[in-house]
Amino acid sequence: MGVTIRDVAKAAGVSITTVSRVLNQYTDVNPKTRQKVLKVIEQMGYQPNSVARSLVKNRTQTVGLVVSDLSKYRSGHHFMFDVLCGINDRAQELGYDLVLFSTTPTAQKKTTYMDFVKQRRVDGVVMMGIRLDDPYTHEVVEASIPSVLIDVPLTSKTCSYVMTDNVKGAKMAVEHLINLGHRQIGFVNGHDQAAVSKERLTGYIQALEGAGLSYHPDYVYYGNFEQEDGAQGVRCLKQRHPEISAVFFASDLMAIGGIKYIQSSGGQVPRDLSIVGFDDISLASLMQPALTTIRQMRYEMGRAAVETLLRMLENGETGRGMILPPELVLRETTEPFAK
Amino acid sequence: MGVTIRDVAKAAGVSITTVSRVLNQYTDVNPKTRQKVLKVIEQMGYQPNSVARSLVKNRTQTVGLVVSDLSKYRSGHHFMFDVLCGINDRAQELGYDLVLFSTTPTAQKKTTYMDFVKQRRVDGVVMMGIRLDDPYTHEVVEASIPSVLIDVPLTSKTCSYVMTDNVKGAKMAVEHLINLGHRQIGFVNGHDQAAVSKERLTGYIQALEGAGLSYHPDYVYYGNFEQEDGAQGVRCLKQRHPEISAVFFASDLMAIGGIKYIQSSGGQVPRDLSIVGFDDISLASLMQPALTTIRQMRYEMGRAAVETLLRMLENGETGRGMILPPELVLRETTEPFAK
DNA sequence: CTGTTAGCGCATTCAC
DNA sequence: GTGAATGCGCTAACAG
Repeated sequence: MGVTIRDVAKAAGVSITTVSRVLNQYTDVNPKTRQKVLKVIEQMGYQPNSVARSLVKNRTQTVGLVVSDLSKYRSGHHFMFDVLCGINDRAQELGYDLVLFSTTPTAQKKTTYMDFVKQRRVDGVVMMGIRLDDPYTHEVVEASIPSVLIDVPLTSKTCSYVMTDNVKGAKMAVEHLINLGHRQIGFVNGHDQAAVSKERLTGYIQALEGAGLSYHPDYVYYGNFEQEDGAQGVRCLKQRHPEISAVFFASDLMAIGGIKYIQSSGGQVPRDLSIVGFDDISLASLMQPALTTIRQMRYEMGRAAVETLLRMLENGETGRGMILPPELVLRETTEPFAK
Repeated sequence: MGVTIRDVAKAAGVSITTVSRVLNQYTDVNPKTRQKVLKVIEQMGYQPNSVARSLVKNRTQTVGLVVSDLSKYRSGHHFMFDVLCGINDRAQELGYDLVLFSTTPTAQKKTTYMDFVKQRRVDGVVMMGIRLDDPYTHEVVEASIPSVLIDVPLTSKTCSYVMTDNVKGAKMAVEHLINLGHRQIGFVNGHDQAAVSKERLTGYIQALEGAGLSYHPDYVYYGNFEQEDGAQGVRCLKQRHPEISAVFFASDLMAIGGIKYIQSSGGQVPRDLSIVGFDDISLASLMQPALTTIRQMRYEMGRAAVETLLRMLENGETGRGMILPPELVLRETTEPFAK
């Protein structure tokens, strides 16, 4: 079927070795020979078989993208898709292909993470959507193959991570609220098995304390990043603490849930509650009112992930963390506190 | 580094072939031998090297997902992500891995579509986001490797397609409007290099004619599926034909643009204009007012694509089209025509 | 039931 | 500069 290096060699009247040499940009080839070989390659439409090449070089020029249960977090596409684009673009620029692998937490799955890596022989892996308590996490960090974690701050010799400065992001959000005069500020956080949740809580507390306000653990609600959790969060918070005049949400989706809840119970945003989200998903600017939020540089996170991965892979650099800056995007869901 | 089949054979005191046999579920192996081999495999943590296997079998157990310019259509994630999930899930169930490949229309790209296929040796390909006038399209259809196109109704011996019944979907949308008493119905379509645009136009016309209404080509605006196109479309349509009381959009994103435009110019939906979208992206239900639209079964489209792909691949079936049913989702952007 | 042999397509010594 | 071997890890005849 396909034309092999042998066919090319024969047609060009040279040895396989020579063809291999021109293929791999070796310099010690007679210019005339090189031209001839190149022409034959062109004519025959020859493409080197990367499978064979991988076998002998023990490198596949592929990076695995491991996502924890892709389909379950269907709403996670707001975040993941952009990261994926960044990963894909940068990988392609650097000559690597991306192979997807979505793990299913349900243990019944046959192939585990390491199996995947060992079988597919991917050269490196970037992981996203995993939780701290995910069984894979440890496996990955300790593996000999380089890896990059998105939003999980763990490093090892072969493991790096990329994430937004969540402490700062949360702080920016809450300080914005404080600057508007709010004093009773609630926080609808994500689940506590996400590193980002811990960081955002830290930022929330820092902002409060920086302004001389005290931190009430009771002002914090833990959800699961989904829209319903936001609605639920506002309901609980407002019920127990009617004095709350503003709420910071650990995700735009939850913030939207919160807004919907207020609206459906006859209230208005920001009149009855000032709201700040996190992520700046496309929905944020389309909402009515448009959502004030903390933007994450998702596409850049993807690019950065591949960047550090290949640096470990090709330059033998050791694992490290990369922190990207957040940005406060002012829109319409916050207003000055009116006593 | 890795433990090979040879190591296992030696440790188990059998030949390589025997190990290979138990690996590949051959039955002609002595149960006791099999057990012994299995135990050694287990102990040594052996994983067959799929690269080597691919080389000899000339099959990689991977399917390529080719997306035309992934990053450019960042707003396309609403549609693509779900399809991708479907593809990924079904592929994994059937023992295939997914490798991503995003083409860039800018010809400066080195690797073309066929290069990718020949180099990576993917067993089959599903394509999405391509246009009829895309240079790749023809290449794919005629290729010897099986392929499935999403939303491009072309078939060949090795090429199938999967799409929603767009004629029917558009018809349902417009008939809904007609049933509400609307007679002057505009249509903001997608660009005309998308097969779905042609089909939706057909459905639009059929619905009108079915109700004895005449079709005015001037009531149709062509956009590019993006939000701004929707705004622009409504602006033009209303300006030239103020009598229009309802508009059908070929995508939710455009419909949202239309709604935004009406609202920003002091109008209200559906009071001043009844609107029906297409896709049912997550935004649709979150909008204010919530968008009435035609739902596409995106996840199922992905699954179906892999399904037919592997049927061609493994059973030698010939290319065919798969049409999935649309569904009218009634929400808040339409109301009876009030003269 | 099991082992021996011969490649799959390529990169890489090592000679010439 | 170039070519003849060797082997990457595995499957698939072909014998026994």
